[in-house]
Amino acid sequence: MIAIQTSLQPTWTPERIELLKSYFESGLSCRDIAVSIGVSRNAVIGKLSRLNLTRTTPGERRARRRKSAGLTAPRATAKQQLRMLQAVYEPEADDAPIVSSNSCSLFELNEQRCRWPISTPGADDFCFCGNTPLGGMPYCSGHYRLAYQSGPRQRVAR
DNA sequence: CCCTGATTCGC
DNA sequence: GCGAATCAGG
Repeated sequence: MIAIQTSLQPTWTPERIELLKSYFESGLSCRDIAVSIGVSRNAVIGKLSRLNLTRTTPGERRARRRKSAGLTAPRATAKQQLRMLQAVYEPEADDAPIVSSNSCSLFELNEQRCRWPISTPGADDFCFCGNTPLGGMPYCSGHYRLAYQSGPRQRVAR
């Protein structure tokens, strides 16, 4: 019916934008959000900027950068290794059923809760998976696969 | 040196 | 509008 878009995947679907917002509000870093959704870090940051969802106020940014000193994400060596694993992870077609019997609200989220959003953000029954996540990961093993599938457009060359 | 965030710029 | 390139700062 009516002019369907020629694009197979319009990059930013409403679902992705909602996910983006959820992750952003959950306190995940742009890189985490990027790898979770399956797009590049710049794509996430660019979209956030366009949505006016950046953490810095538009008036404070002035000419490129001046951010609050000492508010950068604490980078640990363990995290570096984890990133390598995430970046190199090859998503496979896996239809493992994921049971979220321990779903929780946004406010109940902590490091021991899978942060996979259930239902639509803003909905009355909106909640998170709540399962025990993998070490250092925001998701449980089941949602890990979902979160990290797709996204072959990583770095090409520099 | 490496990382993250934000702006700039070409498509 | 999108995202890579680039810049700025820690």
